[in-house]
Amino acid sequence: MSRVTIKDVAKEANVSVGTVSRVINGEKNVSKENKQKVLKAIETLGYVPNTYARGLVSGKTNSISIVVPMIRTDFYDRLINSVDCVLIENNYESSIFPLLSEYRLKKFLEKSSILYHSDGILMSSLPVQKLFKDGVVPTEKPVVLIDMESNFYDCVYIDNHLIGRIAAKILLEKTTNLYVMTFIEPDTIFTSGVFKKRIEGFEEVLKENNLTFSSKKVFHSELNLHYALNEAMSILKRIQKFPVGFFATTDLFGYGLILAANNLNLEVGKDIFIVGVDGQPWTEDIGLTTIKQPIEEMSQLATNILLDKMNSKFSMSSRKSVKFDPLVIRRNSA
Amino acid sequence: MSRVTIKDVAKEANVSVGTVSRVINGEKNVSKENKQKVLKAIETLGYVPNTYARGLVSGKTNSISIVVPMIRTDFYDRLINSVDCVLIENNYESSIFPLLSEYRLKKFLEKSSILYHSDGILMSSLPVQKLFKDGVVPTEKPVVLIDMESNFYDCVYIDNHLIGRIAAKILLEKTTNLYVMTFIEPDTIFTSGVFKKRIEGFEEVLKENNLTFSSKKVFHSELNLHYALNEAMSILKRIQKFPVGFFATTDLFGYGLILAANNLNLEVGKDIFIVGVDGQPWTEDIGLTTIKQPIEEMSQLATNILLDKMNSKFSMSSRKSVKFDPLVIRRNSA
DNA sequence: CTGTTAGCGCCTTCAT
DNA sequence: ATGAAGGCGCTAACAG
Repeated sequence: MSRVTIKDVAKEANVSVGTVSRVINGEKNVSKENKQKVLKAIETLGYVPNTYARGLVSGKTNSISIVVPMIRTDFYDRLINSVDCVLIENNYESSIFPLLSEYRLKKFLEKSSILYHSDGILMSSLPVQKLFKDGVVPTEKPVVLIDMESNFYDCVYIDNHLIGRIAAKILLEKTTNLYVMTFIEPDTIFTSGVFKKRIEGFEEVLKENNLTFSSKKVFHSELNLHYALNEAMSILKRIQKFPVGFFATTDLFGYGLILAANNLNLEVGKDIFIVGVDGQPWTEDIGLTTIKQPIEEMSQLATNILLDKMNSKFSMSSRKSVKFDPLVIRRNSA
Repeated sequence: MSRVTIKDVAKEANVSVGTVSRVINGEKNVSKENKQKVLKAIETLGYVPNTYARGLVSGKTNSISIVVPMIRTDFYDRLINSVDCVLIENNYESSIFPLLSEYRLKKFLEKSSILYHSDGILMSSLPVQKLFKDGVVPTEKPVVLIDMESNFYDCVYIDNHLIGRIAAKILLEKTTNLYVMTFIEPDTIFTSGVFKKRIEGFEEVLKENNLTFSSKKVFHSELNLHYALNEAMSILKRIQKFPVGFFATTDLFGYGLILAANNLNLEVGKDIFIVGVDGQPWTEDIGLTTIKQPIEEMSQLATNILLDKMNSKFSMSSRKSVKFDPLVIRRNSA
């Protein structure tokens, strides 16, 4: 523990603790002279405000919590970095809480979790309704959701249904011989169901075009390239009719398909058309047409909304629900 | 803010705040009768202890901070999960702090960072000497290092030099035509230099065997499979002499090499031998011989050491420095 | 075993 | 503009 307190600083500077407190908190009702003295005292004593004491009385920590389902994908990496950029400008810090296990979830269900010891909570890609009792995060602090729709909390998200629709439209320009490669989310309370929504949108467009589409045309893979490549090989080998179009519900699967196609001497953009999702930077290298989620913009907006909420003394600010549009990046795969 | 305090509970249960406090903190000097009353009152009132008040007086938060360089690799994923397992048993929580940017580092240099608002700090793969002024983490809380040697802090690490040596010995059983595929850490204060050490160990053995080894035989890649695969393809295409042996300083690169080899119709375990590092679970699927870091064991031990430190009232417990041995897992790639 | 009480370090009126 | 004083909610020491 830091032994030097506001009292010591006051003594050193020959002022009262009240004055020191005012200086620390950047109030203006302090004479320049005294301000200098206090600043100097703080410097020489190496004083650091005690956050607990501060939190006890004011309830502020100048930090927010970021809750994500996992932390080892490009998506969350970019998200966290974007959030941090906004926090920097506002002199905030962030702690990260990946919802890695049931145990962690159990902790997060309790009001006393350190998750809620910050000034606000940013939650990404998590099905709040399923996760929390009555769909309510157990805290009075402001909560903003990213990549998830909600009728109760502020949220910034993208229409995954629309992503599927767009993918279908792009592919239909090329062929009606269509397949899907996706990830089957295990149906636990952790899953948000985005992949499902993408496929629903996709099928919807096919139906609108009077095309039949059976579940036999939906293949699945795990979320790693190794698996995706294997699966893509096996799928492509079985396909009889070309050209063929693939909706890859995430770029990774598009990658697998391209690798497999190369391997089987299928020409991408001619024998096989592929549309991925996420707009990962490396899709450019492999020429994958992709539907980008503007993660950076979404994250930044969500952070700003959260900061606003936190700093508006009146909690009457209305709920914001911002839907972003997917961004189509066309390359030679479709 | 939770409006109900310990006082309210005391009133509701017809006991004193002292008794309530004892119940909350699991002390045994409480009659069963009173304990029940208090528990019931807590239940009906929905009381939640205020952490700031608690922290103010006792300095405890029942949480630790985990600091890692980044969060999107298998390594840190496993590390964090292992730490969590130990925390579960001890009713602790963890916050995660990835050192993603210079800005974050700047924050972490200040004593007031939320990083230090926990009861202890677990730091992984970070060059404390370079990062912090005088090599000292700005906190009085206990600090334990994982995957990093130190003369000052408790640490649990593995001999990366030895990993390189082992890899060389395995490969030399097969061929003397050796290459390295590694990650070139930018030489910033963030980098720990583990890759470099692995290569040094590798070269050392070659020298001991009177084999020349030039830096031309060291190829590098970024830490993602896409890049690794591309690089592996380009390397393998240029190689004239087979069989060839590759030291992949992390499993990911071994994966890239295997994929590339398959693609180029090279037989792994015959035309090309590969040794990876880390012992990732998926190496089994792809038949990659790997040198495992016992991440789980290391993480768990480090956590236990930290918990010990935190709970020993006397800070005189001696510094512990534990070196783990790498574990060789042989498969058909070498 | 239980109640009482003195702070922990800080912010915030309230006088001055 | 400044100082004095009263808590914030809790733990821990002490007295019973």
